[in-house]
Amino acid sequence: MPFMIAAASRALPPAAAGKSAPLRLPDGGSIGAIRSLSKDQSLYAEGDSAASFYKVVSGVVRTCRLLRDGRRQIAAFQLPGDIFGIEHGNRHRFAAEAVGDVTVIAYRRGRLDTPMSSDDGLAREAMDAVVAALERAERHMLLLGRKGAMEKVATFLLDMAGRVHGSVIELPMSRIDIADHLGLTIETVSRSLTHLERDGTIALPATRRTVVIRQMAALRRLEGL
Amino acid sequence: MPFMIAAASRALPPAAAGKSAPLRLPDGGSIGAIRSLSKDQSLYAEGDSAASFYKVVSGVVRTCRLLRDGRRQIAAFQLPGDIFGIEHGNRHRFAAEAVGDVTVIAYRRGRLDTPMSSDDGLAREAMDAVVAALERAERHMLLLGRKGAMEKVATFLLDMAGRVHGSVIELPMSRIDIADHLGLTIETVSRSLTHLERDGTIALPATRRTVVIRQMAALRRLEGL
DNA sequence: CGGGCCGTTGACTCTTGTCAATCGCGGTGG
DNA sequence: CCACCGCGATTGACAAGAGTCAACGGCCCG
Repeated sequence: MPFMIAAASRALPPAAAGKSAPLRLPDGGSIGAIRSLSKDQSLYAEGDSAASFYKVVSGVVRTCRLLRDGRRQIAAFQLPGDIFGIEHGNRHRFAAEAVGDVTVIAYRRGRLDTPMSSDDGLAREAMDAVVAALERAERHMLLLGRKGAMEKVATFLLDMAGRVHGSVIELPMSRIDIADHLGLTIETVSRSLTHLERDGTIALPATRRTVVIRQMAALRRLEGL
Repeated sequence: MPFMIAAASRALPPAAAGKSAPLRLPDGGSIGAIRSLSKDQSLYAEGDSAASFYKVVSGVVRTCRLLRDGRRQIAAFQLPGDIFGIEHGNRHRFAAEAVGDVTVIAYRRGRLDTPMSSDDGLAREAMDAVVAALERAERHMLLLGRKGAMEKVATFLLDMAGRVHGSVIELPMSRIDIADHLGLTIETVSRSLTHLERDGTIALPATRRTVVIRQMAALRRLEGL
């Protein structure tokens, strides 16, 4: 029962425009191929062969799962630097789609599938990514199962602020994506944001995808923990 | 930024009664210590040093996280054979508690923390466990975020039936634990079960912890996917 | 300049949570 | 062996939070 682990570069190659160009790093090892996707294009679908895993270079990727009737849960948003798509079997159990225009590096499951060489400290990064993903997943389960709408939105804003390192957040995704990530409807997300704005906790400039955090402490109180 | 990986035995030692006895496997390698816990005893709490990870020998362990005000989310139930408690940092981010009486093996984070030797195929089992946990976590997020009460309970019963390999399920946990796993209240869990019983989908013998699945197909239809 | 899409807002519905009472298994002690 | 007791589970009545449906508004793009 093999699992997918392979080397991951720590040096981020410059974003390339090519559709799927082979990539060589300074050390000469051929380790990945650049792939560019445009908004809403799918990187892989549920059930696709999991021959590669990916690292985001620029843009945002959503990994999501669907119910028969179309209900959708976005497990996570993958931001630049994030690694995702590592699978246990040989099929992807999730779909991955571009939220906006995206560039990723595709790593072949490759030579590290069976032997995990110790000096190859590179497998380390992939393992790190899986453990980090599990950590986030566990936190997110608490949010989905036990938090109310306001708490969910507050947590989301704090999370995004943390990942962007600033209190002015340029949300890369639509309200639908946010709703499907938080287990809410777009209306409830919208109402929660409006409510936070009336509180003075955040500001919502005319440009609809921007959120400015005015009172970080108030958000943290709302977070629940 | 080290992560916790160490060897895991594939041969399951016999359950021991001792509180924390050193263990030696046939091959002579000292790999873990047996630990026994009684009902509701905690194996580790959120924030505890993560010097070990664990494998369930007998009984069931719940891994859970709390909100300030006491709301609780059980991320997963660990059944015999399951490995859990592998962390990215050196602190546990979750609490782990015995659902009933439990025996686990504790593995030291140990020698495999830094060098992940390839021939040591044992690290493999731990990696497998993390990827499997992530897979379950992702499925569970879909349940928590997008399924209704009946769908949640149906999914839970199918899951338990699958792990026990039978249509007669001896639930090892209380309604509260089920509710905190599914993001519901005990009342809603109870009502859902009663409703399924009236349907003829399941039977609920007088002994309160037993569920008999009568119509697997009906449950699958309810599952949503 | 016009149209479409995304987001907001409002009115109403409905699922699920809350509060409270009762049931009944399972364990204890007489 | 039987009666009692306590806790977990069930059931009911009601409240509340979030979803649904629908209309409107305003960016953004052609």
